[in-house]
Amino acid sequence: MSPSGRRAIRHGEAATASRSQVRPDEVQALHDRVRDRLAAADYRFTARRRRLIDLLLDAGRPVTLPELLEMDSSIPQSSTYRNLDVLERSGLVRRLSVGADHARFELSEGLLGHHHHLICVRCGTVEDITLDEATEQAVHAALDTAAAAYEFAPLHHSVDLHGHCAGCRPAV
Amino acid sequence: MSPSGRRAIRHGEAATASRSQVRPDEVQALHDRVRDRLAAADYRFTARRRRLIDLLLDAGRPVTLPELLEMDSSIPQSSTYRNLDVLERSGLVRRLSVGADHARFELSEGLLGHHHHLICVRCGTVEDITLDEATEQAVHAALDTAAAAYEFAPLHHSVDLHGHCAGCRPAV
DNA sequence: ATGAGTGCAAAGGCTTTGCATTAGG
DNA sequence: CCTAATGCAAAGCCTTTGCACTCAT
Repeated sequence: MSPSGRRAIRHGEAATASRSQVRPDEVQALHDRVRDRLAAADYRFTARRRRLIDLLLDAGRPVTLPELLEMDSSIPQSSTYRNLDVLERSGLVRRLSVGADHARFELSEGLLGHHHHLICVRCGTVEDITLDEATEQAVHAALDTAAAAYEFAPLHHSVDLHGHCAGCRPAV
Repeated sequence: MSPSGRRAIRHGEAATASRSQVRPDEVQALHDRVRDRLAAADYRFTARRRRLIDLLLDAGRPVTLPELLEMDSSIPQSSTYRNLDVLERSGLVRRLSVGADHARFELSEGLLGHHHHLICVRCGTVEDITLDEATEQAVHAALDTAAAAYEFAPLHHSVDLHGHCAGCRPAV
């Protein structure tokens, strides 16, 4: 079901997903796909962009620019924003607006596969989740019906659950 | 199903919903509810706040601050932002982050009832939609399952459809 | 070689805040 | 009366952009 027909990279079950859970040959395949997509848009696959892709893969969830800087203090802000923009234009990165101070960025669904988000209203952290196929179908059908009534041409949908993450729950 | 047990105000079918579609006695009831909620939070129901509520009701969909100023150029920016904040803290207004330059504001689900959004990726306009009850149940159940796996305490969910609105569709 | 990429610094733009004045309960 | 509310102006803060230098092809 991966949009490109290739297998999407899936992180582990744990909330602390890290790159070590993605096999080396998968990372290589990812880099190849990124290089191809960038080349198709007349962009170059530079060291900075490769590093950025790796950081996003490593994070395992949507992250802010300050979080990226925490992971690697050697990356400069403006170039990172600019590269995130390039990657977004190339369909490799998705920018999320979840109401927090900073925007969050993650690898696109073309790379990670279709998924949704758990959004903590207190700390702003976002986790990726997937829904069962039947629910996805039901949502898709219901949205198509609603869209038709407004002559709205759908591109993609999002389903978010807002609440408190494990670390922010009032009473444990 | 309205969170407060009272009937939620529903706009008409047309995309150009306006206040005229809400009966005068409903507006009165809305004002009373707003007054009560504000009083409960030790806030006053001032003329500015009443006007703001009316503008949001009039709009019939989530609007930006510039749009509010277009509707009534006499309202000052800073006070409006401050009042939107007060209304949000009181659970009367919801702020949406849809990635556009400006945040969008709408009356809360406690006042309008549970609904979702059609978001135009080109012009940023947002329309309210409702899904059938069966789909809502399916989404709710699937999200609860996903949340449990992350020890996530759910508050509410959102379902958005991103695409092109009638006015922004490439080919008509 | 030559245009894209980079990074520092500065500007942009939405939103928030300081403070003196006004008005609601 | 007395505190909340108001509104102008200024500041904050995330993000983008100008520009000179470097690197990839």
